[in-house]
Amino acid sequence: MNELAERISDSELEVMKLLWKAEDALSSTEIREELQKTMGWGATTIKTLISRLLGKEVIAQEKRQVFYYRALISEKEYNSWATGRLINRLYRGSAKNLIAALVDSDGLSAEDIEELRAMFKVEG
Amino acid sequence: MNELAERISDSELEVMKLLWKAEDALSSTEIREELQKTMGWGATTIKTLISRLLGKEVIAQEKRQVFYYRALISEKEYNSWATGRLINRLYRGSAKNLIAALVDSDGLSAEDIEELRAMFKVEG
DNA sequence: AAACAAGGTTGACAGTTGTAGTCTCCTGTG
DNA sequence: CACAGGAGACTACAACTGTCAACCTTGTTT
Repeated sequence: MNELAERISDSELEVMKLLWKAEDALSSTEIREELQKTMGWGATTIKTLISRLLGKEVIAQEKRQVFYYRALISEKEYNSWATGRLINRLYRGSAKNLIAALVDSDGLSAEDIEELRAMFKVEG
Repeated sequence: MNELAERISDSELEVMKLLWKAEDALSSTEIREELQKTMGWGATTIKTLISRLLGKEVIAQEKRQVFYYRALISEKEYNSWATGRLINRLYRGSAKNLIAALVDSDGLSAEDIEELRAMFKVEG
């Protein structure tokens, strides 16, 4: 993920999530309508977010009757970058430390633990 | 963690880390010297960060010859808050999803996996 | 007492973020 | 063809961040 792509703000992320959810590119109108409904944002706000994402080069536009937008980075890619950043910032670069903290802080249900144990069985 | 405490910026976090590492309160001088060395920041920069942290009410000062500072929130508390935020932002609120993504993206060494498996054995 | 050094306070400035108004241009409709 | 309504571009503005420089204050040194 390039430099510009790195920081996606909270609001911008909502736009990205929409694009990630869509299989295909979305028109500005589709994006606007959805986010006006779900986020309660003004139309201009949404346009601004789109511009900024274009500036950060994490989405691309293609001109049809109206502009259509699609994500240039995948959700997985971004999540992984952001998670790595957290791990570096707070867990001295160790994913294991993060997981240990999670296990330690009962953010996990019994079923979660069950499933995770299964996962580790397979992985290892 | 109160509202004000929530967002600690990257630079501010460096100050917090210092305070967390110290058992006791640190003097402004100690903080300044350390961060000048390790971060290469100017003295004013460090003072600004301290002021901002005071404003956010995540550290407190006590007057001796010189001000001494100590963290009002623990590292664990903050890490857990920040991690929860990431989980909500990116993993639909599920810590399990986060862990699964980590396992899936080989950020974990074989030893990590080993240790985690042991951890899950004990926990469950 | 005058001067100096170190700590503390204020102000600053550019870049990011949250949120939006306005102006302009295109397009479909009467 | 004139006009309304929406899409896109430009502008805005406050709060937060990353960095500091200048200035004030107070204890310490000649």
